[in-house]
Amino acid sequence: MYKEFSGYDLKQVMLRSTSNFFDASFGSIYPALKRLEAKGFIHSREEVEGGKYKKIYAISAAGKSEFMTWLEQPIEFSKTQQDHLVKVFFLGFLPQEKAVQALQCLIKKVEPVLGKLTESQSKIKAKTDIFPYSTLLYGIHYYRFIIEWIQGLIEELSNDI
Amino acid sequence: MYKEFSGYDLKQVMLRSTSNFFDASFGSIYPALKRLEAKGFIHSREEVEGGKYKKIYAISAAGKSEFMTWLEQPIEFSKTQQDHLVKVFFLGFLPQEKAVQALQCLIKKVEPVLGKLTESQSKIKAKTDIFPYSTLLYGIHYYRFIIEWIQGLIEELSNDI
DNA sequence: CAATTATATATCGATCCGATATATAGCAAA
DNA sequence: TTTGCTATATATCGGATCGATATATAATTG
Repeated sequence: MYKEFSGYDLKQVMLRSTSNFFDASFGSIYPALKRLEAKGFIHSREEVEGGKYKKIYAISAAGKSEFMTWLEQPIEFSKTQQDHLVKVFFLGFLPQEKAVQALQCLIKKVEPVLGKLTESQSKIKAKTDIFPYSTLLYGIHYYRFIIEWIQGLIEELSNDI
Repeated sequence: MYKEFSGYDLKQVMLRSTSNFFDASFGSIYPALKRLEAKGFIHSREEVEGGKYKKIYAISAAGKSEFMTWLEQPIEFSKTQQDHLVKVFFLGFLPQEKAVQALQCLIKKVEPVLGKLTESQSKIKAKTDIFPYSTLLYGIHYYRFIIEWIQGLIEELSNDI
């Protein structure tokens, strides 16, 4: 925020800070930057750094103002698509054995995501920004919750035989 | 599943059963049904019921087979966009007072969502399908977690003054 | 009897994702 | 050395989705 960045930089920053709960593809970043520039919220400067072409953006005064206006609006809340639950919903169509296997396999996919978050948590030094740190904690508890929920479901299936 | 349905019916069913974690707009349902029919996974029959035109779909043998193939694939897991965290991430740019207000306002928006889920849980009779019921429990714990997380954040902000 | 809500489908613009294309630079292995 | 891989960097395309809007009839409510 409030610094210079290219579309590529932006993606890297998101990867390191918000990818836990928010990410965007290049296919949406580059058009979005053009839209923002057309609206005057950011302005660009083209540069050739080490033979590599780069388009560097910076936020404008209008952009900062717009950001603050956006920030002061109530936090929107809408139900999030939890795609991993769709297949679980229909798991009754599979024999219990296969269903349990599928659930165990799902846990194995969630664990590394949780692992990376706990790792990045351990690397954090002092209490810097409480809000970004808080979103990290959210992620950790969220993925823990998912794993525990799946484990609970597996257990219940075993008891119900 | 395995019954007759119109696009409108489908939306109603999703609203009552999966909207907690998955929903689709009419703008995606109707084109999707056409795609599925073109692929032979469903077939349609047009009907005029009480003067109202209705296009009724039913799953085909090929569709059932495709569904089972899909179901037997590993459950995919990808990080979900949690849009409500985006603004929280930047809340440090607001004075603490306004940030706390925004968070309290967010809680007020999550509470009714949780309320509806707990209500529909209380209405459920016997243990019918464990998997759909399990996704309902997921939702209840998920929204409870969000509320508790926000409350924790508010508390921490009050202590840090 | 008028207004609103429910039933029912369709389409449009804006937007996003994933894949792909293009090009350069640096580094390591064969 | 040259081949290939990874990183840097941008752009575009097809397919899909959402939210809004349009259309039309039936049922319900005031």
